Amino acid sequence: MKMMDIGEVADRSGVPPSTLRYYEELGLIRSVGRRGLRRQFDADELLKLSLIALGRAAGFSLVEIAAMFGQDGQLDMPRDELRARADDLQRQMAKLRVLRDTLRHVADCKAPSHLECPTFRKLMKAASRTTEPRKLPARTGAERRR
Amino acid sequence: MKMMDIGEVADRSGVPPSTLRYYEELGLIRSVGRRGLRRQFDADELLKLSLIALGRAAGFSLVEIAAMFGQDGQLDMPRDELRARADDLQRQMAKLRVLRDTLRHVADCKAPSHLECPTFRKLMKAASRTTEPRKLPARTGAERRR
DNA sequence: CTACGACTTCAAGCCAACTTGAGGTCAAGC
DNA sequence: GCTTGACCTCAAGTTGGCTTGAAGTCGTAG
Repeated sequence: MKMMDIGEVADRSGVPPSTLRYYEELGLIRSVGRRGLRRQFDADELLKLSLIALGRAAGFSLVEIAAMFGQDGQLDMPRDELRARADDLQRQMAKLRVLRDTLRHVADCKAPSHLECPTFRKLMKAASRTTEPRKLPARTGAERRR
Repeated sequence: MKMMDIGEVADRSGVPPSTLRYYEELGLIRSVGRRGLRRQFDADELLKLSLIALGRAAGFSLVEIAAMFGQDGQLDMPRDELRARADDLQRQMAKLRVLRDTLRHVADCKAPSHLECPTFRKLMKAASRTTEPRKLPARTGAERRR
């Protein structure tokens, strides 16, 4: 099987060597051995790196991503947790959609002040629905939520 | 006009007071004055906080978000940049969609190993297309890209 | 009018995710 | 067989985004 030096992995994945070493340290990727000192990677790691990049883009932490791979290196989670994650992503997408629409609207809107524009306000209301956990009940303590 | 103490803003927005002060220091939000020592915020800031939360969720840094507001506090960017941002978000959404579909697929797939599953591989190929900037040409230097 | 608790400032601390630097090893081409 | 440059380790540094703590101020309910 064809093995790659870290530099080749870096070039093909766009991820710098320092980061690859760091990822290996965290257990996100694995080198299959050494040639002299040099780590050897096989091609599967490229796929894994795509998945990692994807996960990062989706806002997962490295530790969370690591948890999604079993020690065998395969994606491995209880099915219902996978589905729950997928649903999180769906919600995340809804936020992005709102922001995207807001930006597009602002780009096109003629109103002198956005605060006065009904479309803008509607978008912002949609925004608050998706963003604010709203823990209003019980306001009697000091600066809370820590 | 009805003004709010920082604690009320915190409760209504879900953003802790320490963070609100920090945001004000960065210029992301503004207090309109003081009552004694206490900052007074008006209701518009809640809207702005939604927008900020949205921007954060979309992966923008606080500095980038600050740059989207003019000093008047209104969303303010050249129209084409706004549209470019919106397009970034669109791409971002595509990534999320791929990841979501991948997770859902993994949750349902019967194949013993995902690497052998054609659907999985197809999703991963889609993933690489969206994630890898791929600066392959010219590999002749030391550990580059810094 | 006093006590309480919600606020204030400012400096320091913390975590994640990397990057940088110094000093060293090694494989391959000349 | 020597040089070169791509790799190695390990510790320390950096950035972004906040939080924490100490020490102090002040509005308001009782």
